[in-house]
Amino acid sequence: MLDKYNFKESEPKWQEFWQKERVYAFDPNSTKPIFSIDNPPPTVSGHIHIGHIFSYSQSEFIARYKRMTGFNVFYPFGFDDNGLPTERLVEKMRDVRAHSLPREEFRDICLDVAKQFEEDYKRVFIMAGNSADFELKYNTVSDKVQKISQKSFLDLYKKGDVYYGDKPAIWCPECRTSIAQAELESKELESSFNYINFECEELSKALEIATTRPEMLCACVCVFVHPDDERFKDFVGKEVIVPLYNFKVPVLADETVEKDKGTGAVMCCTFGDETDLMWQQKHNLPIKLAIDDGGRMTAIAGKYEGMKIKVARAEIIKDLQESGKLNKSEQITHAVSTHERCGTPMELLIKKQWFVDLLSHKEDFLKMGEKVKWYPDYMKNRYIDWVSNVDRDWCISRQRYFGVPIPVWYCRHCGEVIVANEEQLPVNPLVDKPPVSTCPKCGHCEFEPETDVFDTWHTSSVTPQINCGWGTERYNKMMPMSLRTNAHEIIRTWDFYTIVKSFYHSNCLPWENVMISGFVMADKDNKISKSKNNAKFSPESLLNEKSADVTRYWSATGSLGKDIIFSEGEFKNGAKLVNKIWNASKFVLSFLTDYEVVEPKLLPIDKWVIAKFNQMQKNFKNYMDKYEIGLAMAELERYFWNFCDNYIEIAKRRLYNPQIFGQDATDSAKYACFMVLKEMLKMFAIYLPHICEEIYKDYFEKYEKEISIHKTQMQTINIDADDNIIKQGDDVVEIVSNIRKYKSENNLSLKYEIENLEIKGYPEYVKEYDGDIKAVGCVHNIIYTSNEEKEVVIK
RNA sequence: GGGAGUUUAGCUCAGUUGGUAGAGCACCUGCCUUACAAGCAGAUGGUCAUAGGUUCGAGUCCUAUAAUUCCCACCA
Repeated sequence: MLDKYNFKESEPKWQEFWQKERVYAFDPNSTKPIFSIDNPPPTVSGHIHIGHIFSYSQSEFIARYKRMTGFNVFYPFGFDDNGLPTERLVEKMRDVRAHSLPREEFRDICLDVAKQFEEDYKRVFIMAGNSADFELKYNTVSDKVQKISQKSFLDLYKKGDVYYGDKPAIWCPECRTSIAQAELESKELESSFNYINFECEELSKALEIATTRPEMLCACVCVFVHPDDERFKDFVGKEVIVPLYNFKVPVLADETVEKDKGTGAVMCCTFGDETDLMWQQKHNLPIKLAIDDGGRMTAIAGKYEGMKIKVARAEIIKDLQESGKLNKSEQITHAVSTHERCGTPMELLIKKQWFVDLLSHKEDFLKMGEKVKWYPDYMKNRYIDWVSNVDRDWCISRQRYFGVPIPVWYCRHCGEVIVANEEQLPVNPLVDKPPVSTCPKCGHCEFEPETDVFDTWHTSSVTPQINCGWGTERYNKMMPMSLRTNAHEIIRTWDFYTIVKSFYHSNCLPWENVMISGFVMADKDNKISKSKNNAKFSPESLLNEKSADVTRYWSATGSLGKDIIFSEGEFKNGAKLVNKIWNASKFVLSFLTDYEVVEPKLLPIDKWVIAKFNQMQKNFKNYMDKYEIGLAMAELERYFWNFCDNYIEIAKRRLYNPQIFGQDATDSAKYACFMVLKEMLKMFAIYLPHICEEIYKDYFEKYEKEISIHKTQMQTINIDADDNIIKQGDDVVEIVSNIRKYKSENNLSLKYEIENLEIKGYPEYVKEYDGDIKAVGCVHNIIYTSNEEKEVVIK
């Protein structure tokens, strides 16, 4: 029989059991309806933090709930191990730079590191009781996934939704690669606003401009003023001299110039920022590139060539000052778009890149966002907001190493693009040959392989295609998937790009529902982050010290979509709950040895506890169906404490003393205890899978005939009772509570015996509960009187 | 500047369609009660951010304001 519960022994034992018995495996032959979850593949970028445990637990609760309510749950687990995040991890860990190693060598190191981390990730997720089916595991760098990623590209290419373009792309000089709009993060940075004179010979006066990027002077192609700006009217159409470089540029008018900003005159350099880009296109200006792909000044910068941007800027400011062209320099902080991975300000560089067309189909993407059900629903606004603001196509080529190769060659002679055949996939153009021996356009036979790889999102945006087996029969059966789960910061990337891909590939939603989780905060104002080093616990220490069940409990205390503050108090509550479940089960089951399940004639209070259970379960399911895992648990927890404090207290008198209360009364209590505890444990098993399994295996397995509680189905308990039973039982609890109150207020022990009790004003039916009231209140005689205000009087 | 979330007890948060303000923690008072003292029974504690409005009735609906967090825009 149940002795002491020791989670340190119990949790690893059951984790091993579940894996060995494949308790969470998807059954491809089942006739049950499928519930499929597009589970986020964690990025292999370092160690897991408690935010992972938090958000993966939240979505995992849903998998367990669906499994126990009649669904064949498809819950795969993936690892996003290709791409920049993994490269950065490797560079840091092994102290190497990707571009200074042979490509294959670097790739091998990456594979090695990724493998090591994946093992570690998997171990920790299993430690946390995660119920994903690890046999449905995928790695984004695997051949199988590369094939799908490349197929996705071919499909887009065939349909004309991807194009190869020679246009300015967002560039990270630190990572030496192009990046996408979605990977930018606005950051407040210190800078200086420099007021510089551009002399105009014709007018014999100077035009003063203001700039934060004086190092771009060499790339200046013109100066803009507002057409209505009286101050500069005579400059328009004239030429001015760029200081230090002494070449002339025209002064042009454009109504997008803000008169109040700086001096009202602005130099346009190609490309200092997005506005320059817009002007260049609008006015068809020449292009002068001052910055190279490593973030150093190019030859046009003259004596500053080879300097890093920041160094060149400081030097130029000094030189401008010395030459008397700098009127003033103000210290400012301004918002700068930086690469979210490394914090480096972005540059705009012209390089041939592959782009996925986003701008032509924004309306469709918005419509699809409307069709998806978002939980919580306001998260839809983030999606809509982002899609509405997208103003660039999606650049998917990366000048990096550890990623899915772009399956393309170029004709050395005419530049014609040769894409791979689908049969060839996965393909690496650096190693493999193109599908044609001569260029279909010019007939030449030499080809240049593409060296770029895909943006990681290009691959992770096809997780539904990966999960559902794109191209197989299963794909059509399973698409759209039931549920996507992720935290709110990747709505604009993962969710958006996945919708884009599903639109282009299959013109359908990738999934019907999206469940969005929040972040874990260290306190009210600070996110838990590695850089701040403010996580009190690592996931492992938490799981080891507090137990997986308690950590999961904590994950369920937040409400959906909201950030949660790490609070040790919630861990304490979780530990109390686990302890209480153990004690209550141990106690109840001690009366149920060799229990034979026969529905007896139930006493009213036993009907009450069952009816209350059914009512609670209905509420629980309502919340779960809305993905409100926290509110659902609160409902269950509240019922459980009421079950212990009120029901068990009443029932135990009968359980102990069949000789006093009669065998029928004892059997009635036994039945209610058995059924309610069994069904309650199933529900708790969603949150606290280990302790519930422990109790189940020890006792309930022989009744349920499933090898694990996690394979059982949640049930309502049939009883023959009218709706009034709940009201009646609640009245009885109220009476008992009054008796307890009397004893407490008079500093009496609860077992103090009351000779006479008068119950006034309660309906007739309370008399049916007479025996239980007497027993739990230690009352000898009860007098019932009606026609008065409700009152319980101790005499 | 645009959008969204939040604001309820000292703390952390519930409060579904409007109908007498809830839980846990903390604090306080009792109680060794044939499961559990990591327990049990009680008590205290709130102008539901502010100001208007709709309504017989508003924490809940509407309008405005404030504080705070997040997303987007702002990069000359």
